[in-house]
Amino acid sequence: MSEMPKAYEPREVESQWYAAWLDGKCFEADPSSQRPAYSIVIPPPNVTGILHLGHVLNNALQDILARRARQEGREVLWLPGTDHAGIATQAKVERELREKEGVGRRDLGREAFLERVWEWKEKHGGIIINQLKRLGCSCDWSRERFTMDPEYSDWVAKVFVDLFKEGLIYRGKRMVNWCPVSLTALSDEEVIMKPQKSKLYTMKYELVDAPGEFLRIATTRPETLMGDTAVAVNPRDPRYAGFIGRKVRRPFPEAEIPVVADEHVDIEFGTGALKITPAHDKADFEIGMRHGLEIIDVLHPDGRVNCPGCPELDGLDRFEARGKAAAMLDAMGLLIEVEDYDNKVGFSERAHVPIEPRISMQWFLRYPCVDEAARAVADGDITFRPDRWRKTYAHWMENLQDWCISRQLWWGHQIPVWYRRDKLEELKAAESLDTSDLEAGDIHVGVEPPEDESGWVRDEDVMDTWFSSWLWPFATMGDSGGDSPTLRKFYPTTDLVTGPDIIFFWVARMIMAGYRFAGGPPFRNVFFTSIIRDLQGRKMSKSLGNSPDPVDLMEKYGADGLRFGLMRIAPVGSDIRFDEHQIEEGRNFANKLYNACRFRRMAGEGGGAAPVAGLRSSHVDIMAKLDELADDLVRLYGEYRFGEISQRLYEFLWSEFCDKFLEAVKGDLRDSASEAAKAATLSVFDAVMSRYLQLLHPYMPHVTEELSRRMGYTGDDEFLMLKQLPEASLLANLAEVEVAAARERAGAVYETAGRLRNLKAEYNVAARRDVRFVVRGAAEWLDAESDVLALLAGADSIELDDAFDPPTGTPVSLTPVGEVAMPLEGLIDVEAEKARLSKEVDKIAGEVAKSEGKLGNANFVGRAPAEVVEQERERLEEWRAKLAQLREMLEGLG
RNA sequence: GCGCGGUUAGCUCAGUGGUAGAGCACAUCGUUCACACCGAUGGGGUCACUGGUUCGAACCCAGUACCGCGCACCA
Repeated sequence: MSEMPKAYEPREVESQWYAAWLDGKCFEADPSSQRPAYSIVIPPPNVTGILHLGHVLNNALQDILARRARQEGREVLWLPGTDHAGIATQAKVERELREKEGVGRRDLGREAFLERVWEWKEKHGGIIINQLKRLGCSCDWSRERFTMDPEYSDWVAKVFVDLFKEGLIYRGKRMVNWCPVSLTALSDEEVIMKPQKSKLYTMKYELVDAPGEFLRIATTRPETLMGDTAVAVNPRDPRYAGFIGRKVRRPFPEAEIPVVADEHVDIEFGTGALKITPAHDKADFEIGMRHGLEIIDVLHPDGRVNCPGCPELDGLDRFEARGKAAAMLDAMGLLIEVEDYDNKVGFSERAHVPIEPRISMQWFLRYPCVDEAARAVADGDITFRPDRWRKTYAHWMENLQDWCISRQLWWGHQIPVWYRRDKLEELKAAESLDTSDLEAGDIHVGVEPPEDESGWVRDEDVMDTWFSSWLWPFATMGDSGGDSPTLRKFYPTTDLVTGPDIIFFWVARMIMAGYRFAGGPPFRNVFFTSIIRDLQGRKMSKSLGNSPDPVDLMEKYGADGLRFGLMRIAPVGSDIRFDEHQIEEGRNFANKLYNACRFRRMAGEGGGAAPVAGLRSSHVDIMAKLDELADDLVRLYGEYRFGEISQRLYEFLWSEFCDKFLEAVKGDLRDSASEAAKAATLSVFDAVMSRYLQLLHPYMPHVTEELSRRMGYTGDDEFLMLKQLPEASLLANLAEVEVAAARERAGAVYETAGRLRNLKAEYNVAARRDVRFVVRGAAEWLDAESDVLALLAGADSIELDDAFDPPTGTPVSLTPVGEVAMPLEGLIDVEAEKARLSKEVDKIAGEVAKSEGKLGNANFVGRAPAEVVEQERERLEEWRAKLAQLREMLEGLG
C-alpha cells in the first residue's frame, strides 16, 4: 500500500484505468452470451467534429446506463461510431483548400477532391473518439463504425434500391430549399426560421386597360419582381372584385401579367394584393400551378440575379438587388411606401444564410411504414422520456412531407442510379429528367453499376447524410444488408439517448427505417437530454464563445468531476444552465470520497470481514442508509432520473457517511479504543464503502475503480466495473426491531449533537473547545452513546445527572436525549440566555398556535385522513411540552 | 396563429395535497492532522400574478404576465 497524497489527482488515475479497462476487454460485447442483452448505439458525432458539452452530457448518460447495466448482470453492447456529415465535412475541407491552396473543389475534380476529404477524415476523424475515451466512455471500440464504411455504404445503397423498386423513391422537378452558399438542396428540417428585421415595400402596378389606375401590392422581395407572372387577390375581397381577369403592367422587364383570384391570399395583410413569383416562393409556386402560370427563374444557384432582360440588376447579389430594385421602382414613381417589418426567414442550418426556394430536379422519398412508426410511439411500444415529446413526434408524423434526399455535394453516398448516356443528353436538352420520363431500359438502379458502364452515366448527386444515419441501429450491427449474431442478440437496442432537436432528423426516421428494414422498432426507450445553455440562457455556440472546451474542464476537474457535476444539474426535461462552479463541485466530491478512504487507510489494517458483533447504533444506521440508497437507486434508474441519483449519491457520502458516521466513530479508531471497537468500525466502513463505490461507479468510473482497488475491495485481477451488484442487504443478520431501535438512537444522537453545537455557537464557545454537558432526564440508553455524543458535540464530557441543579442562567437545551445543560462557570450571561430563551419561546408559541388552530378546525379533524390528524396531535403535544419547559426555564432566570 | 415547457433563497435547481428544501454564494467562528477541493454555526423565500376547488394548495383547475422552444405558405 503506497502513500496517499492529501488531494486526489485525477489525471493519471483516469488514463491508467481507461487503459486497464481496454486491456481487460471490459467493454467488448459478446453476442453469444447467455446474459440478457442491453444495447445502445451512440448518436454518431460528426467525424471531424470536436467534443462539446452537449456530447459530454449525452455520452456520460449513455455510459452511466451501460455501466449500470453491466453491474446488473446484462451483456452490454454500446456501439460507437461517427457520421460522415456531408455538408459540414465537405465545407470544412473546401474552406481549407481555398485558404491554404487557393483552389476550389471543381478545380480538383470529383475524385481528387474526395481523396482529400478522406485524408482529412483520417487526420481529424480520431479526435472526437479520443475525447470520448478521455471522458471514460465504455464503448465497444472493436466495433467502431463509420457511415461510409464499405459495408455501411452497401446498406445505404440497398435501401435506396429497395425503396425505389417499391415506388417510394422518385425523381422530380420540385420547389426545394436551396442553399446559395453550399449550392445544394436541403430538406425542410435543415431550414431554420429566424426572425428578421426586414422592410415591407408597397408598390403599385398600373392597369393595362386603365392607364393611370393602379393596383397596390406589398412585398418583402422586390428583387424577384422580374419573375412575377401574376398578381393574386382573394376572390372574396370586395375591393378587388373588379380587377380579377384584367392585366397589370410589370415594370421591369416590362410585361403584362394577369390578376388572378386565389383563396390563399390574406385579405387583411398588406394591401390584399400579392405578387406571384412561382419560381421563388413555395406558396407562389402552388398558386402558379393552380392558375397555369409561367415560371420564370431569375436567380443563379449562388443567389445572384439572372435576368439579362434587366441589365441594371443582372448579376447582382440578391440582397444588393433588393435595394436596387426598390430604388428603380422609386425612380419610376411606383414605390409608395417602405416600412420596417419583422418577419421570419428560412436560414440554411449549416451555411447560416437565407435559403432560396428554388425549382430543381431532386430525388424524393415518400416515407415507408409511417403508420407502424406512429403507432409504436402512440401505443408505448417505444417510450419517450420525457413523455411530452410524443406529441411533437405525433404531430410531425401526421404532417409528413416527402423527404428531399439528394444533395448536390460530392462527399457522401452517391445515388446508385445510372442513366443511358444518349438518353440523358436528350432529356437534359429538354430540361426534364423525371423518373417518369425514363423508360426501364434507360435507367439502372442498383447496388452494383450496370454491366457495361461505358454507355452509362451515374447520377452525380449524393444522399442526405441522414439518409445513412437513419439506418444506424441495424446497419452497424448486421452484415451488409443482412443478418448477424450481433443483430440477433442486440437488436432492438434498449435505450437511445439523444437531444430533442433531432427528433425529426433522426429519431422518427430511424423508427420508420427500423420497421421497414429490420422488422421492428430500433429501440425500446428514447431518453431526450436537456439542451445546455450558458448562464444567460443562451445556446452554447462557437460564435458566441460561450462554449467551454470539455477537455479543458476535464484537465481542471477530472473526467469524473465533469461527469458528476453535469449530472447534478441535469434536470429531466428542461434546459440546463451551465455553471463551471458545478463542475468544481464534482471535483470536490471526488476529493471528499478520496479523503474518506484515505482516512480509513490511516486507521490501519483490519476490517474486511462482514460486520456482525459489537455494532454501535451509528454502524447500524449507516448500513441501513446504504441499503436505502441502493433501493432508491433501483427505482430512480428505472425512472431515468439521473439528476436525482447524483443528488442521492452526493448526500449519502457527504452528509450521512462523512459528516455523521465518520465523525461518530472516530473515537473507535483512536489508539485508546478497544480492538473490538476498532474492528467493528473498520469492517462497517469497508462494507459500506465497498458497496457505495459500486453504486457510484457509473457516475464516477475512474475514481471508484481506483479506490476500490487501493482499498482492496476488488482484487488485483478484478474490475469493479464488471462486479455484479449484490442482492443481500447489509443488515440481513439483524432483526428489524433492533435496526429500528439503533436507528432511532443514532438519529437522536445526531440531532442532539447539532443542538449542542448550536448552543455553543450561541454562546460564542469555539466549536473545538471542549465543554461539559450535563443531562437531566436522560434516555435510558444514553450512557452507551454518550462518548459518541461528546465527540460529535465537541464536549469534554457528557454527564448524566438527574439531580443536577444548574446555576441561574445556565443555558439549557431540550433535546431528543433529555434536557442538556451547558454550565459555563464564570461565563454565564443571564441576559443573553434570557434573550435566547425568549426568542425560542416565541418561535414555539407560534407553532403551538398554528397547530391548535388546525386541530380546532372541525373540518380538518372531520375530513383529513386519521393518520394526518393523529400526527398533528402528537406534534402539538410535543410543542406544548417544550413550550412549558422553556417558560419554566425563563422564569428560573428571574 | 397553434402547440409545448418554465417562473420556488442572490445563483443553479429539487420538491405530485399535510411543519418550504439542497448545493453554491454570503456572514461569524475554526487549521492538536481524512479532506481549506475542509469543518461548525447563522442570516436569507408573499413558491410570478389573479381567481377557483379543498378542512388544507408551491403542488389540482381556469385565466393573466413574462421568459424559452417547436410547428405554420401572411407576401
